[in-house]
Amino acid sequence: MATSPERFAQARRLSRGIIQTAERVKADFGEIVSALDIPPPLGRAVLELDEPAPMRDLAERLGCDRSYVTNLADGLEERGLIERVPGVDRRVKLLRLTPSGRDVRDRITERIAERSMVLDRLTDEQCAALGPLLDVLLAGDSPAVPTAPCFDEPGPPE
Amino acid sequence: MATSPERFAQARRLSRGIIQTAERVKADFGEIVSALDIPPPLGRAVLELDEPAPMRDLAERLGCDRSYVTNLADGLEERGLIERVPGVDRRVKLLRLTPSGRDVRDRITERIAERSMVLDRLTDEQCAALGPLLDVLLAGDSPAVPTAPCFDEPGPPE
DNA sequence: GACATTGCTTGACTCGCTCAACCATTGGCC
DNA sequence: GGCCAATGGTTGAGCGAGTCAAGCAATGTC
Repeated sequence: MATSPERFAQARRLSRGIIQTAERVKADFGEIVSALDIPPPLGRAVLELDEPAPMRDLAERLGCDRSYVTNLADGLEERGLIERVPGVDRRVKLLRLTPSGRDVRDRITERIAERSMVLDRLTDEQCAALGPLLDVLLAGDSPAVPTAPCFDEPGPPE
Repeated sequence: MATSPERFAQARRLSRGIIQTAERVKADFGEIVSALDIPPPLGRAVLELDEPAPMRDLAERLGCDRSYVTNLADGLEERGLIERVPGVDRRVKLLRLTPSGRDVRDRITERIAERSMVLDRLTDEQCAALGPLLDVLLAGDSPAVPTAPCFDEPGPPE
């Protein structure tokens, strides 16, 4: 209902704002890690490896395919940032940061803290306001669409 | 300064939230246009073509390379959604929605208005709160963000 | 009339990622 | 103990979304 032009315009404006902000955040991160000579996806991975984790876990955390984690791990290994250590279950390989990897991780977090766009621009109150809004937007991450009988849902059958 | 762990954790939390939200918004849009059998980039383009525009302009609005607009235009033309009409300056080609293109555009806007995640989940006050926050985050010059044209629409709504 | 400029196109390529097929190990079960 | 399905990781092919460099056509400028 209320398919009013204003309503649409507002949805569009906000959606754009969100997307553009995200793109800035990503670009920010990209700059930071690129300065360390690390492609962004590898940087993301490093931040997830505070402690050794099975590749499967990493895939889950990054929300990507396992085969891609193999890829990431190769890249990280080439750069000497991680090593694959066998788990108890010998199918499993744990990715563990090397000293150099920990160093990189620390540099990244340091620089984010220093020059993160979010921290730079938002006051504490604004941060406090933004958090809950995002929570609302992300709440119930199930792809089940609540009240939209319009068209076929992509609902991936589990 | 203030390189405290909490501060970093907060930056990370918010950044993630923003990125995830953006990804959901994108996915939302992707679903909507995919249901119309249109790849997302083409859908984006259609929404920019309320009135015929030179390809160059479109490139600017989409924040992408001109050669890519050629690509998009090809796709849109194949689907019969636009036609290239020569401009006064005969180097220029204007992209103009066909009737079928206008139809698609209307369907998209309609569905966004119906089931946009943003509108679905946020109350009016929350929308009102979110807007300014995004403005703050996006305010100022974008030093190194290539794909972020200005946030505001050049033309006010008609 | 020559020349730089502007607009679009083309083709090759990169990046981030998925998908399908595969091998190795493991655990359940008879 | 032996079979078999399930799980973890790897490989290779491929796709979507773009960029970049080079080129052609029309234009503006001197």
